Amino acid sequence: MRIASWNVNSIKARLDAALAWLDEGQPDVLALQELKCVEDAFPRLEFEAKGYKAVITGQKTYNGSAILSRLPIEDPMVGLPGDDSDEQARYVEATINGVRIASIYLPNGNPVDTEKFPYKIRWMKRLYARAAELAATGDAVALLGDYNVIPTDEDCYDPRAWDGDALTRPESRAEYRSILNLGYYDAFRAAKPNAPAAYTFWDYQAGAWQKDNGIRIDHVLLTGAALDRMTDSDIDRRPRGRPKASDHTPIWCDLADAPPTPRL
DNA sequence: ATGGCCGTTTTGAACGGA
Repeated sequence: MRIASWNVNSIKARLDAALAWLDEGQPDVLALQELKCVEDAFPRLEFEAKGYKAVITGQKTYNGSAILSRLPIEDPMVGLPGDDSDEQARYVEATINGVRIASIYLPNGNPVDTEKFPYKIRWMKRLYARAAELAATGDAVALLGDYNVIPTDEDCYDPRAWDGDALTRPESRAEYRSILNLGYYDAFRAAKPNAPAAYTFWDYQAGAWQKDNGIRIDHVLLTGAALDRMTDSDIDRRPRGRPKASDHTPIWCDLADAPPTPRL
């Protein structure tokens, strides 16, 4: 089973690109972020024509998160628990082929001297709580999405340029690490431990793509039970180089069917 | 990484993104 994640920066603007990548990348599951539309405006029929059903949370203009799947979807859940007053559409979850999967659009948090940064940190603490519940099941769990966190300096073309930014702030990195410390693994790093700098986002401005001035902020986090099934993970740079591209590019991992139960 | 973009919206200047 191939599962993937892509921040499309408006599903309306990126519909053709998303449909093309389903053919090209052949994901069984694709987590989408930054839909920038309400649920009713999501192009369900176009994806259903390709055999994908969707779990969606949307809002006007901003945010939005979805899971597309060509395998049956069980127990969908919309919204990150922990704050009923939070109206931002950033989280959906569902079970597919025995794997609990989340599509995450974590708040950016800039500028850090505004309410946006504490909101990001609070949101990350809520994600930690949910990640802990899911890890405690012992099941295969995959938390995919745009984390808006550059985990280490190796994940950035020029760490000095991002010093003080919400994506590299120690508080953001600490919250991210606290999720790893629950027993989650960075799928890309696990599959490609010796890979040189690899990015998932390049700004539209200042020729960032042409200069490979990128950052790695889209992540697939797997519990041990899921990692045991992983056979590969990579970043597909191709969509970023095309006309009318999203500023993010897809990341994916492959999970084999569940291994047999070990016997003593 | 800020000169340079892009998508959205009470359609045209402002906001959010990272």
